[in-house]
Amino acid sequence: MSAPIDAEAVASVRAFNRAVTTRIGALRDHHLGGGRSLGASRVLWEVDGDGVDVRDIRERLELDSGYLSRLLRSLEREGLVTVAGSPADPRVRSVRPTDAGRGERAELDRRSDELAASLLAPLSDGQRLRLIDAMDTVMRLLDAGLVEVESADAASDDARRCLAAYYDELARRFPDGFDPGQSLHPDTHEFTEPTGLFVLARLHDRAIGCGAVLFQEDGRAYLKRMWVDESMRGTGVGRRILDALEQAAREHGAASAVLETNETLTQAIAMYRASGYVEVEPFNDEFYADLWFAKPLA
Amino acid sequence: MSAPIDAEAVASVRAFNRAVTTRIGALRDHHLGGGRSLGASRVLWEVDGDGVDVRDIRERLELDSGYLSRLLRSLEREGLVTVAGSPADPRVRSVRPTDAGRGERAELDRRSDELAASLLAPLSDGQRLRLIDAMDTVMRLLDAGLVEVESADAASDDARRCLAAYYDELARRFPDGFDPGQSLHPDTHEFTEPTGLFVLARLHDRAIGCGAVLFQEDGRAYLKRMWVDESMRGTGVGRRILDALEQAAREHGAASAVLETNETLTQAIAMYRASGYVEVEPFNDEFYADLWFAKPLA
DNA sequence: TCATATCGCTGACCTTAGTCAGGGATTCGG
DNA sequence: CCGAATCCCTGACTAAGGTCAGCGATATGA
Repeated sequence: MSAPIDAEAVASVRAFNRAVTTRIGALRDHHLGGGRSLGASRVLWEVDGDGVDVRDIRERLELDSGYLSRLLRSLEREGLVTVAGSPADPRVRSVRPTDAGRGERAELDRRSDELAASLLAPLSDGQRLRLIDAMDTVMRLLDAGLVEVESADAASDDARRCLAAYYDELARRFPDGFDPGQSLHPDTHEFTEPTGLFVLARLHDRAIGCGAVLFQEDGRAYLKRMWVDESMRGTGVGRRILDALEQAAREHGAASAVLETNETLTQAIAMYRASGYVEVEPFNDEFYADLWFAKPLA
Repeated sequence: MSAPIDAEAVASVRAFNRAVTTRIGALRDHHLGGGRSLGASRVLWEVDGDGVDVRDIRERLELDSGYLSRLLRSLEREGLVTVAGSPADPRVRSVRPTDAGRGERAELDRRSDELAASLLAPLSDGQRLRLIDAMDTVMRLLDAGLVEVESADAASDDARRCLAAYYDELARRFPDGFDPGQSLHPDTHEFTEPTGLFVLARLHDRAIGCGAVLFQEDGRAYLKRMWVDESMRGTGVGRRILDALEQAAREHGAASAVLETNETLTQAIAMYRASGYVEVEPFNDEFYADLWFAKPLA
């Protein structure tokens, strides 16, 4: 997967880091903030609408309890927030913005927009589109490097969310919709050891993809429920899920992997073919399948 | 040129800023430095080979005189640099790295490479190429917004450098080479008010493009010597130089702009056509021209 | 030669960012 | 109801980053 890294590529990345941190970083720190310290601004930013628990802020910004406490005091002194014990548990304290605090947040927002706009302003329409497209690619690929694929409980909340998103997407993409009840193996409890496996792809602790495999007694590993969040497609997450499932199948002594799919899922089909899957005769009567694939496992 | 800015575009840029400053910035600050403070590392980085004047470091890093002095003392205490009065003017002090200092710089370099490599490491070869390409696009377009086009003395050093680069490129691209002496108007003094104008495009005070115009008595403005540095092509700099020359021509009452070019300069020709230039009969006997263009000025 | 400017240094001072050890109030589990 | 845990706060402390006024040494221009 990862060949040795070209020195020229490293130099390009370094140039990018330098350019971006000076250009954007310098702007951000001095443009934003506006008199307030960066720490206080960051905290103010987290305090929205209906009140936020102090511990949530602490966790999100990874701040020391004492440090955060002091930042809150300074925001209180400025009249931007109020801190009060939560009604449910008075140990937990809840921070709410005052009207002035809401105004300051809006101002922060405005300045952030202004900064972004100042980068776009000198460009033509075509250049703006190209810039945004390239920024999107950079973000997605930087994220791609942080995705972790690992086995998980198919009944967990994260897994459920992924499967729901998967079914939802099938319902949207299939011409006649999708009903999980009509599909084979609709029950998730089969995807656990030793009969099967369920894997989740995570990015920043958010589940953004899943896949399952059933180790059949005939020596074939039956792959199901492969899905990747729209925002992360094209970054190799699907491939990594596939690899993880195949690896597990190998370890369980499976001689081949099989799967079926629907012809509307063109990206998935392309990935299967690129991974060495070849079309075979239908091996089951999955209601939603048009194509059946198999691949020998080394 | 710059239409009102789409709110969605602004949101994309903001997302990029956030993603990049957290992902790269966080890595940089804690990865780099390595025990030393960031400030001291930055200074050490500026101290190369043959000694650097303190005031140059101060200017490049925009540091306070007192602050820099203290950072230098701490580097001296660590045995990484020596500071001595410059022989020419003992008020000016010059900083040189010791052997240990050179070693530390190499170490800094290594860590910087490592950081860049760590972003590339988890990616496949294809993804790496895409990432680097997108990073390059982002850098170039961010830079494009900072380019300034302004009139300049055609005899200045910057102008000379641009023209030299221009001739050099023509010599490389034309099948039979290029000799400025054989070309019309090889003398630069004509490109000054009131008979003409010379403009330079600058990025971070570096000249990266030029263009000239001659206001002819027949009411035509004759454009010459348009060039943009290779690294900035495709970012609209050429178009801006063209606009500046045309605008000056209009202000001098010119009814049309004319220019000739060589068919090997395909990018330039495409830009002329896109700007409203149409091919006309040869209006001079420029030795190196294959194509003659004209455009009415509003 | 003398006033003026330049250059870097030092001392004094400030804010920001962050860490750590308690401590009071409260909840929770048994 | 007791002990343990939780939550936030305060006080004490440190390092980094940065600003400012003034000083001594030197150069430069009139």
